[in-house]
Amino acid sequence: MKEFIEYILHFGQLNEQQIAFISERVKELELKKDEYFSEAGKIAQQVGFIVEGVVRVCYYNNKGEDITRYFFDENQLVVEMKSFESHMESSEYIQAVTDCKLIVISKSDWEAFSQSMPGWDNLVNKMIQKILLQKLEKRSPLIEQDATTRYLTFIDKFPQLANRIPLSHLASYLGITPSSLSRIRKNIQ
Amino acid sequence: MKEFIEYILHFGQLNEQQIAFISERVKELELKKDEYFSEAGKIAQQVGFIVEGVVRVCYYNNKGEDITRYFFDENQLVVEMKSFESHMESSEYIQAVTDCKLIVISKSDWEAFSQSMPGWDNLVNKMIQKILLQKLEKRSPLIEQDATTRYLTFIDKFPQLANRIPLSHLASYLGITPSSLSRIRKNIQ
DNA sequence: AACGCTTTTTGCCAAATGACAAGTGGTTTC
DNA sequence: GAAACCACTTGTCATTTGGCAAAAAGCGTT
Repeated sequence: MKEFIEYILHFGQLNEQQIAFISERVKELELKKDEYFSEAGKIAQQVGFIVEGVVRVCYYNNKGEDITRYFFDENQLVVEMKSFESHMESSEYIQAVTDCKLIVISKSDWEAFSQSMPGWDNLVNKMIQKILLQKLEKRSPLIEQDATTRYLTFIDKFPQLANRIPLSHLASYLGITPSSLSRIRKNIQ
Repeated sequence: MKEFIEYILHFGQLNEQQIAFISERVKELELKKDEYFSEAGKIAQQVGFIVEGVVRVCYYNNKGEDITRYFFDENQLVVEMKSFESHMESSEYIQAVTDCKLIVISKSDWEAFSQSMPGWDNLVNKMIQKILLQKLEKRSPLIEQDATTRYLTFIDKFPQLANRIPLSHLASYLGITPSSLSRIRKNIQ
């Protein structure tokens, strides 16, 4: 909980009362490995904050392959952005990669915070912009480098993630086949 | 100018007076092919709106290769987001791909709009989020498909762009070499 | 320990892409 | 119009990556 409040406070000021107001409305959520936090075709109903574990954002491409777009681990916000903001059906799944502990806030509470806290909208806007910029920075190296470099860049930037993620998910994230990633790992030793 | 106001009004309401207030502060800017709108290592000083022409966002990778990240054409906003928001040096160049006509607003005017127009910040936040989401949607297919599909997806989504862009820029955008793109084009006919 | 299941590794070959160099075609410049 | 320049294409060959199948390794259950 402390981590969640700290995370929020990066994006704006809140007083004790406001922090208490938020804290009263959070719930805990445990997800077992492979369970979904949200699913494609549904409308996002909650915002999550990862206390423990790893989740991935994924979808099925037109060949039916399961493609991972992002990984998130501890102290990161998890929300199906497009669906949550626009109240439209999500096109992505959010799935637990490991057993997870999350803090969640329902969409209705989250939106009601606008009314009770004057600075909330601005804070949320900054938060969302930060998350979107981070997503862009995660994806860019995946286009502009060869497969080995992509892998090395990934383990350099997220060393704590690589060994918590099944090879198959990491391969689809990097845009290569599992066999290729396996070979790349062997060549690096 | 009309197009620029229409663009802004997609993201919020403005009255006649506010529209006039903005209109008085815009300037016109012409860029010849290959001239820069903004440069890496500098701090963004203005926001641009493309009236005519094509620009690209690009950078030099660690091999010194010129890599294109995005193309923008008519009726789109051009701003070095990260630099503009955070007042930090940009890491990217924005360059005219063709001769361009732009409408520009200085950073100081843009920021002063917050004071004179109550809804401005919220409008800008929505605008920036939309631009970031669009950037993500442009980049995603570039990771998840093979080169031929990436090219076909590009000309499908941006048919009017492909023939205004030199092959070398499009190749780096797609993450392939110019020769490969040339061959891909030949194979499709 | 043995079984079934899943994940990862490996081998083999084909296809895609890159590197480099040479050739082609068009445009500008004098 | 010749020369210089630029962008694009093509040829040749090396390297990377994919597709497929089998083997090996890991993991939970009994």
